[in-house]
Amino acid sequence: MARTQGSHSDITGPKVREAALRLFAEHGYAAVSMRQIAAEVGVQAGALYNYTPDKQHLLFSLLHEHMEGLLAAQAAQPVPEDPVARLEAFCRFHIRQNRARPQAVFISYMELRSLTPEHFAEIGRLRDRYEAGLEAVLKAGQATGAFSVEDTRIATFAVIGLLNAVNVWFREDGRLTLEEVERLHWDMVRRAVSA
Amino acid sequence: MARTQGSHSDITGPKVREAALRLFAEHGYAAVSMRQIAAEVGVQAGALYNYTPDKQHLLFSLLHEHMEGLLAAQAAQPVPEDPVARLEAFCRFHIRQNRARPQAVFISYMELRSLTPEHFAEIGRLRDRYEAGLEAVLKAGQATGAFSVEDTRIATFAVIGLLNAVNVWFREDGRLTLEEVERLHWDMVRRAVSA
DNA sequence: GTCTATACTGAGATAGAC
DNA sequence: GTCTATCTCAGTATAGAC
Repeated sequence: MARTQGSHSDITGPKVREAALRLFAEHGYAAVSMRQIAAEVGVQAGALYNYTPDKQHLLFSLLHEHMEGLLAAQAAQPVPEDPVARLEAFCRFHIRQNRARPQAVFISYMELRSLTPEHFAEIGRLRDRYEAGLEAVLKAGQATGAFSVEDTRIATFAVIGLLNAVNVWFREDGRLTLEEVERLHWDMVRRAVSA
Repeated sequence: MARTQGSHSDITGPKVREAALRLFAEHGYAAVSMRQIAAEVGVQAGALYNYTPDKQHLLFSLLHEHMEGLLAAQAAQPVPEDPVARLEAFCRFHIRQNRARPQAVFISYMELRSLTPEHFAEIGRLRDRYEAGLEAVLKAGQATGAFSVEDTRIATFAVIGLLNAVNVWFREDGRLTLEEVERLHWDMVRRAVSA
C-alpha cells in the first residue's frame, strides 16, 4: 500500500462534490450549509476546505465541470448534413443529456444567480456556446427552406424551453421510455419550426 | 385625520410585500434576510413581524396571492368555442400574465422548494388548476381533430415550457412588442400541436 | 487528511419601552 | 406601529493538534 489508511483525498474529494451537487439541487445553494455537506460525506465541516477554497468556488466548479462536459459531448456528436436531421440530433442529444445529469442541469439553470459576477459571466459564455449550436441549425434550415421561423434567436429559446419541459415531469420508472419521450418532443419541435 | 401620524400599517404592509417579492426574485428566498427586507422598506427587522408571522409565511402569502390572482384572471377570460381559438387565447393570456407580474411568476417557479410541504401542496394544487385549463383545450382539439398530439399531458408541459421561454430573454424596451412576441409563440405552438 | 475547537458574523425571532 | 436591545442558533471559515 502506497498510502496510509488515513489518506482519503481520492475518495473524499469526489464524495464532497457528489454531496454538494445533490444538496444544491435539492435545497438550493443558499439553503445548504457546509456543515450539511460535511455530514453527508461523513467528515467535519473544516475538512471540506481541503477540497475547495470556499463554498462559492464549489458551486462554480460543479457548474463549470458540467458545462465543459456538455460541450465536449456535443462536439463528439456526428453532425448530419441535412438541417432537419441535425435538428433531430440536437433535440435527442439535449434530452438525453438532461436525463443523464439531472442534478447538474438543474443547478445550471437555477443557481446562476448564486455565482459571483465573474463566475456568472464565465458559465454564461459556455452556455451561449452550447445554444449557439442550436441557433446555427435553425439558421441553416431557414436558408435551405426546410424550416420557417421568423426569428431564429427566439425560436432557439422556444425550442430549449420546450425540450426542458421534460425535466419537470420525467421519472425514470414512469410509463414512457426515454426513446419515446425523445420522439414525442422531436415531433413537436419539428412541426413547430418546419416550413 | 382618523389616524395618528405613527400609524403606517396601510403603507408599510404593501411595502413589505413589494420589497420581499423583489428581493426573493432577485436573490432567492434563502439568500434574503429579514434585515435586508426591512432595510429596503426603511424600518427595523422587528417591525416586519407586525405583517407576517415569519419569513416562510411571507413567501407563501406572496405565492398564494399570485396564484389566486392568476386563476381569477383566467376565469374572467372569455372562452371561445373553437379549440384553436381557445388555445390561442390561452397562449396569449399566459404570455401577457407572465410579463405583467414577472417577479411573482419567477418565484412561483423557483421557490416552490423553499415552501414547507403543506404550503408546497397548497400552491401545487393551484398551479395544477391553472395548467388543467390548457390540457382541457388540447383534449378538446384532439377530439375535434383540430390538434394532433399523442399525449395531451406531455404536450401541456411542452407548451408551457415553450411559452415560458419568453421570460428568459424578453425586455420591455427590446426590439419586439409584446403583441409580436405573442404572435410568434402562438404560431410555434399552433404548428407544434396542429393536425 | 481529518479532527476538535473556536473566531466571527449574521440569521430569525421576541420583549418591552415609547 | 416602530424602535432598541437582545436571545439563541447556525453560518463560513481558520488554527493547530494528531
